[in-house]
Amino acid sequence: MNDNLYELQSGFCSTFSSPKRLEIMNVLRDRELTVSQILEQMTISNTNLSQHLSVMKNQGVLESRREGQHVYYYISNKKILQAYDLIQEVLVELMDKKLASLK
Amino acid sequence: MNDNLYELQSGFCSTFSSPKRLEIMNVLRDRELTVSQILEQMTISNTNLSQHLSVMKNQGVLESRREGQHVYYYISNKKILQAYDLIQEVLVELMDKKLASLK
DNA sequence: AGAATAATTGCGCAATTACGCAACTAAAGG
DNA sequence: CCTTTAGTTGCGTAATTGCGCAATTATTCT
Repeated sequence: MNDNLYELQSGFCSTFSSPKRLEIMNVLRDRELTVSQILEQMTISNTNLSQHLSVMKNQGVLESRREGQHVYYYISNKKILQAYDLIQEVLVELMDKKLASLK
Repeated sequence: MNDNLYELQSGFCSTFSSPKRLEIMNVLRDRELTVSQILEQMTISNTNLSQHLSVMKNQGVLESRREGQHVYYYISNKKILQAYDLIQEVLVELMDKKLASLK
C-alpha cells in the first residue's frame, strides 16, 4: 500500500535528477514563462525542452496554460522550490565538509 | 560553471528517484541501522540493497561506519529528510487537488 | 485557404540504470 | 587456519532515459 506512495514520490523526484530539468526549475523560480522564453535562457533544443517540460508536467511539478500561440509553464507548488533549496544547502554543507577534511 | 552545480545536484537527487531508495531513507529516518537490519525491514535482495546503499553513499546522502562485522548506515544531513517530507506534502496537496477536480 | 510562428510527438539510437547470480573481501570465533 | 556471518563487487542482461531529426498540431495573420 505504501509502495504506491514510494512509487509516486520517486516518479516525482525523478524530475530532479536531470541537470536540464533543474535548470528549468531555476529559470521558472519566480515567474511563468513561455516555451520560447525558456529556450532563450538556456542551451537546449526546442524538442528536448518540450520533452522535459512534458515529463515535469506529467509528474505534477509544472503546470501550463495556453495563451494564443504561446504556452506558459510555471511551477505548481512553492514547496518544490523549498525542497530544491534545501538540497542545495545540503550540497554546500557537503562540499564544505569535504574541503575541510582535505586541509 | 553553474552547470557543474546542476550536475552535482541532479546526481544527488537521482537518489530520490527510486522507490527502494526512498524506502531506505524512511527506514533510516531516525536511527542508524546495519545492512542486515535494513534488510529485515524491507523486501529486497542483499545484493540489491548493497548496491543502493553504495549509490546513496557515493552521492553523499548516506554515511557509514563499520563496527566489527557490521556496517551501520545513516542519513548524512537532516535537511535531506526535510526535503523528503516537503515533497511528500506536495504530493498530498496534488492528490487532494486531483480528487477535488473529479467530484 | 495559405503562410508563419509556437509547441508537441513519433521514431531510432546511444547511454545509463536496475537487479540477479556467483564470486569475493572483512571480521570473529572455534 | 578453517568456518561462519556480514557485506561488497563484477558481470550479463533487460529496461529505461536522453536527445536529435523529421513530421505534426495549434494558433494567428494576411
